[in-house]
Amino acid sequence: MNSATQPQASLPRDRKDADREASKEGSKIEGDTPAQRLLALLEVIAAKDQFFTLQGLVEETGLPKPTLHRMLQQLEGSGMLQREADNRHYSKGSRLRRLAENLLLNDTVQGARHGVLNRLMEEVGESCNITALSGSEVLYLDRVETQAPLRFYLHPGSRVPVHCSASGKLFLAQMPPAQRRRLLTGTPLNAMTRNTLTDIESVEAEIEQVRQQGFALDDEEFLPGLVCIAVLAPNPDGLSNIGVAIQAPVMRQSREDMLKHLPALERAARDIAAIQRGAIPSA
Amino acid sequence: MNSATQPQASLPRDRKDADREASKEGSKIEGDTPAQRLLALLEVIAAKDQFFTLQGLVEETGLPKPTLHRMLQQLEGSGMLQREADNRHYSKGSRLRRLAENLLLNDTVQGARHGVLNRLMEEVGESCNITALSGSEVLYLDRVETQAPLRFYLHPGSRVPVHCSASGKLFLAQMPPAQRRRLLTGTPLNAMTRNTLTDIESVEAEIEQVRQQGFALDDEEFLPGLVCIAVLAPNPDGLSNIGVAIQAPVMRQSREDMLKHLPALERAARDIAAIQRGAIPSA
DNA sequence: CATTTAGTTCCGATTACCGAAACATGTGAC
DNA sequence: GTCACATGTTTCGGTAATCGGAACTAAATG
Repeated sequence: MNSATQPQASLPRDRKDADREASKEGSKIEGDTPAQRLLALLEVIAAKDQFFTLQGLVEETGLPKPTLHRMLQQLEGSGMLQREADNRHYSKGSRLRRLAENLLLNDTVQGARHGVLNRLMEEVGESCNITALSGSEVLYLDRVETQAPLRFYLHPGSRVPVHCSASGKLFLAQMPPAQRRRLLTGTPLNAMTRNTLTDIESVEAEIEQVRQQGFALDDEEFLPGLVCIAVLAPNPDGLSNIGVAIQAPVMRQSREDMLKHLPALERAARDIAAIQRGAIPSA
Repeated sequence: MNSATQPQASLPRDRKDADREASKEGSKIEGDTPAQRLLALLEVIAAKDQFFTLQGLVEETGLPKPTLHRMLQQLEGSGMLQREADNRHYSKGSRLRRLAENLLLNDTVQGARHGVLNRLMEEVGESCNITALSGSEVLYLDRVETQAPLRFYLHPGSRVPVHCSASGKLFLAQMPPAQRRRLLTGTPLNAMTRNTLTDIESVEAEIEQVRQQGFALDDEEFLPGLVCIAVLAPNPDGLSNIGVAIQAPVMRQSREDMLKHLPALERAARDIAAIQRGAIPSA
């Protein structure tokens, strides 16, 4: 019946001097019902990586303070948000995180995604997976194993560190520097293998290269004998939190072999992006 | 289709008669406001990896059909859900997927904190947590469980009394006396175990010692068999309201064992303080 | 075509929301 | 201390959304 689908996309620009022009622009929160406005508020909050305050949201959204106060109270009361000790700064609560993870892990597009992975696996003959960043770890959303007898076993739902996985490097590469630094300072750069990058400088240098070339490699940095190549599922308006990767034993695929799979990998990534974005999930 | 009913727990702290749904299975949608109920519905939907129908949700949640119909209409109208061509089957919309992606992508604070906790846990081999003072209770901001089979299970987001937790004593110890007195007189000092300090004089004496030594112990004062050691995340200019703690079964870690973990604990507390500082905008 | 099942609309009673204004609580300046 | 200022919280009457039983429509089934 109604056809007005609100675009409602608001890109989180750098927050450096946002206090200044806050008075002019406002009211990103739209919706016909209170519940819809609350969801719109959640979208604003989802884009926040730092702590946020009531007043900050007032300036950003243009909503009246008591209204926003009531909304935040509801979200905190149900465990979706947490208040820091000073009672002024909010952050995302565990219930909200769990909700987001479940949303990505269980999805009807999973069937279609799985199909794309299957096709990619048959094309390149190696195990493939789809990943997302969750907190400071890479979460396996789905995975298809190669037919070859020699293979690495990794399950959907498992997690690997960011600094020694191809997908993780991609997620890091698209972050603003401050955000990346915050994540890396708290994350132990454990040496999983002989090749693991264990100091921030090396990781940053690697990430700079990843950003330039548009894909990432894992050259036995996580598990001995495992090489991996990954790209992001492209996202036209904003950052992507979906990665696609091919994994193989190094005895079967050299680093150069993996690079040859890049076109197929990128094609699969585009397909998955289209599915995530609402392409018909039939077939 | 399958009939796998996943128990999706949602516990927004029941306040009124809970005996109604105790007898009957079904209604998992709870909340004091319409918006909170809608979020609870989203949690049910998040667990679905297949298409779902109005009737299916009616049977699963126990909500009246017109109510659920209205909720789904709102979610569909804002692009959070989409309907198949038959107008009966729903699935997650691209806006909802996008929301979930961004929620997980912009969460480095939690991610970095969690990483520090993880490292501490691996170092000492016991469960660790981060706490904050929230009102007159101690709130668990995050927690990492030990690998050992014998462990106490405590959820992030749960709350414990101040007078019988190591973190709580630290928060009390740095308060101005008047404020502390006001808080302690306002909350009953319930005896949780045999060791719980239940009168203000004992608590004040304990707190004086905590202030002098710079850390706090909980010697089975909250749960029988649970010992705990905590320090504050240092704050150069003012009071700290973030605590870091190690918890262990007394049969595995004596009081003296816990003291040996103090250096590692203090190191983790410094790391968390650094993350915290970087995550507060303009302050 | 009768029957069942699912989705949709109606509508009065109820409830939550709304937001200007007032209040409360720091926090820093002097 | 006292003042000014910024932020968080409460109040409250008017408004708008919710609630859900009942009735209705649409489509599948026998």
